[in-house]
Amino acid sequence: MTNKNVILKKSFLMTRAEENYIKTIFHLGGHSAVPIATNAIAEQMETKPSSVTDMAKKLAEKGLVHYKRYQGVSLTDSGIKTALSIIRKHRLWEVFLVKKLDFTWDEVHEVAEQLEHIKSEKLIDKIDELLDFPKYDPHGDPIPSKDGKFMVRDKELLSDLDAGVSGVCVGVKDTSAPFLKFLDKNGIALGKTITILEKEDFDQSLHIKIETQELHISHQIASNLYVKKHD
Amino acid sequence: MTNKNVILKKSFLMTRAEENYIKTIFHLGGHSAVPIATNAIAEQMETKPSSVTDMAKKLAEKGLVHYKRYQGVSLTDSGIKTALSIIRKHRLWEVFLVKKLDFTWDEVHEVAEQLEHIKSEKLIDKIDELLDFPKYDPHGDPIPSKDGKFMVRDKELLSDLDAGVSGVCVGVKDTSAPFLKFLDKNGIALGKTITILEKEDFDQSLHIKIETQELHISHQIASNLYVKKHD
DNA sequence: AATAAAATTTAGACAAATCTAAAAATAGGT
DNA sequence: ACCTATTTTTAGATTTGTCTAAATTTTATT
Repeated sequence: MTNKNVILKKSFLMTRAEENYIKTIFHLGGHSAVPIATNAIAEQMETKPSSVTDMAKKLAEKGLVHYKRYQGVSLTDSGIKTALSIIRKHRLWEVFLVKKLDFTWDEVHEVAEQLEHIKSEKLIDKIDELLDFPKYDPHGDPIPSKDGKFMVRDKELLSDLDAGVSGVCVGVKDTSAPFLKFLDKNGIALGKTITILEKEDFDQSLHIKIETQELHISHQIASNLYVKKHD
Repeated sequence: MTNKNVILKKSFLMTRAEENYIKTIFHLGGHSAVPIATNAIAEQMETKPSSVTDMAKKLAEKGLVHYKRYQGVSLTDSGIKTALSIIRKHRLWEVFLVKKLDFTWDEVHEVAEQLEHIKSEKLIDKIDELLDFPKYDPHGDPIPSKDGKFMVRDKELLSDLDAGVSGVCVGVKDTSAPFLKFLDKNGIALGKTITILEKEDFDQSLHIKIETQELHISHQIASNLYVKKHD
């Protein structure tokens, strides 16, 4: 058996728990050289630091993470590949749920968390094909391709832009149901044009125009909306 | 909280292992009053009888099975409902894989075994709708409705019919990949008309006509094909 | 540089699901 | 009805993933 096959075999027999750790470490930035703290992982996963330590050892044994006692965790190349594969599945399933089954963007996360662990390469490739190879998920996040590459769209937080600037809404930072429902209620959606009419010095809140409608939004809202500026 | 909600809540937090036991017990006939032997369950699930005993106690505690020491296991009403819900999901996913993703009927079982455990009522109802509420899965097995009812089509094993009789192929008993691939190779598929031309006394093998083509099949093959006789 | 605070690891325990080996109950044959 | 063979259960161990509490290492502060 070749070395490559060993890695593939390993990734095939990963448990749900292992996959969730790998995914979380990736989202916390563990794909770079900077190691992620045990505590940070524990907090994100709503578990205890001691559990993270145990899992870090196991994942290190499997060659998925770099781990030195007291020094935190970062992903190996194999770990990054695994993380991207899980994220690819998660985001493709989200697109499927919205495009094919009429889920709203605040309903997809929970179900995709389950579907991302289904083991079948053919299944996810066929879903990809059915959806016509989408590049972004319903929250504007890029979908890694089969070989782990993905588009990084240049985008800025609405809260970082100045009055007068306008652009297209291309993503959300917070993907929680309450936030997404708030956006729906106020007519904010991906693809819509947003113009900053006025910026309030006192609390950083914004007067914006979204398509034809005018709206007042807090800094907190604006700092969770990604916009691509018009050229 | 009403009694009904308690049952629903319980079914929601069933583990994968519990669901697999319930499903197996149903398939072994545990929905009738006749209890299923520990050994039979163990053999079907490729596990040990002692493991079955442990799980039987747990499922009895949850009110899903009737269990008395040394007397085998049968499903309660709640257990039957649970089993039908799992089987519904399994078969709907099979239809989805074949109709929407071009899986062949020998490829669907393994993936559906995973998909059947996804927890989302909305998801499976939407899949049902997307498929236009199919009544049968790709192997001809009936799909229970949301409320647990399903069609029982009258059908007979090809091996039980006499020479001269003809009918439509409506199902397979064995759903293993090798058997299904054999059928594909020989042009046998659901919906095709089969006529028994001659029955060999010696080994019960059959000369059949399938649509326009003639074929010789063993008793073993014939005893795994369901046919609905022409009126 | 010493010490206090914070982060991390270890040690030991627990629940779920499984196993093996031994004990107990049932069923079958004469 | 008795004895044997089979089935089933119990008891105790194992693995995975988790926890708490205590010990250790790192970091921050003076």
